[in-house]
Amino acid sequence: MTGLREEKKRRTRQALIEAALTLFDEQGYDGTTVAEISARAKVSPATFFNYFATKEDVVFADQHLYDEVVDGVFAAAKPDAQVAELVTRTVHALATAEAWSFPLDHPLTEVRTRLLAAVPALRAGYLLRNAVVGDRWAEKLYETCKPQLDRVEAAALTGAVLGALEAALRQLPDGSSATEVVLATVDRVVYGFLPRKKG
Amino acid sequence: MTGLREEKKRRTRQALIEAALTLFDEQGYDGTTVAEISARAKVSPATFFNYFATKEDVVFADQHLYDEVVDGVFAAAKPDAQVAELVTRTVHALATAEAWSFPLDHPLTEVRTRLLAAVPALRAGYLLRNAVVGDRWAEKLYETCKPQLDRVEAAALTGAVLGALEAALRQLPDGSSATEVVLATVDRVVYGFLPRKKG
DNA sequence: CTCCAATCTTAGAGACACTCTAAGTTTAGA
DNA sequence: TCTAAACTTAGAGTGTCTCTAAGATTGGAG
Repeated sequence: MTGLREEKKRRTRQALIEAALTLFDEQGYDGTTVAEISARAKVSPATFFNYFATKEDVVFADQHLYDEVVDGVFAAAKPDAQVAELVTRTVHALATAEAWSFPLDHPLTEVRTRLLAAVPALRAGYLLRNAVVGDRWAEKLYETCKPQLDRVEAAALTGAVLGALEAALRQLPDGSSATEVVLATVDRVVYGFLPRKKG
Repeated sequence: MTGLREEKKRRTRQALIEAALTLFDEQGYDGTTVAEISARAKVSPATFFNYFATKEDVVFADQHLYDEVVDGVFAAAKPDAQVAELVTRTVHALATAEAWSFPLDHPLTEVRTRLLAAVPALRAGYLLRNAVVGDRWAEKLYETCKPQLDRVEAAALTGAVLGALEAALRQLPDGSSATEVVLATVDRVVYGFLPRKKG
């Protein structure tokens, strides 16, 4: 059944990710070639591209799982769910899923975070994947909460939440709690950064 | 003394942008080579890279002017300016500056918009440039309004505004007013998508 | 007008990401 | 053990982008 084949593939994939991140950390992203990565993982360059469509993709290895996380939240949602609750729930699910090939305290997780912030091409890739998840999220939110918002509002809301989180977490001072910043940021986006003036 | 030299450069640059967008429209972005673009503009491929660092850059020709737009808004701001006013002013300035090599009703402007939405690599480039402008905007906003918000809040706010606008304008139904959507979206981000519950 | 110097353009060589095809190897299951 | 499918690989080729050195054009000084 779940044979030796699957296991071997899993290990090759993991080896490629580890090799890539280690080398990116040591030599920089641009300073590392796919040939070097595959050599370190003991496979041919052609094999690298069997596992990852682009050199960039190895940094976003499990990103596609975020789609499933969003789908999961809305599949479990009651039909009369409120917007605020669904938004909070989705953010929480995305944040805790942390669909990534390493545990949160793994050293390479920190390397990856550093790379995403430092290498423009990778930040762009991150933003794009974020935006695509946002598109899907907006669609689900609209379908689930039709009477409460229209399509444009749903897109604006999800775009605002993701945009705010990316920017806020980038500014996160060392030692402060990411969880707290996430919660406060979502709250501000949903309910406003400033009190509405009366009138 | 704005000599013949400057003028010639300006025309070469413009020719490259027009050639690129026309070909992208006809053959697709990936289906067009730099060799084809430069051939149509009657220069060598090497010259293309004298004007634009990457093939992608030709689509974002005047993007760097957005920085100056942001700087301009904050240079003109009174020291006691309010957050909401500065945000609105900046969005307005960015929207109307529309720092682009063609007038708004030029056919290639529409081509460019279509490309940005359709080609993932270009959407990623757009999001990155947006985010970088957002970083600068957040910094200025924080410096100008220190008592009113901290660094993380400023970043979250600008990130939210830009993220919301990108997502909302993507969903814009044909024939509806972009200006109205922009204004409504900014208002929602600043003052909240939902009314705050009492308590 | 002529020549010099700075600037701009270009050819050419080369690195690297990525694609495709065809061939070789390994594994699952009969 | 044999076969079919899945996986890996070499090799050739395309296109972006870099770098260097050489050729062309222009602005200014004599």
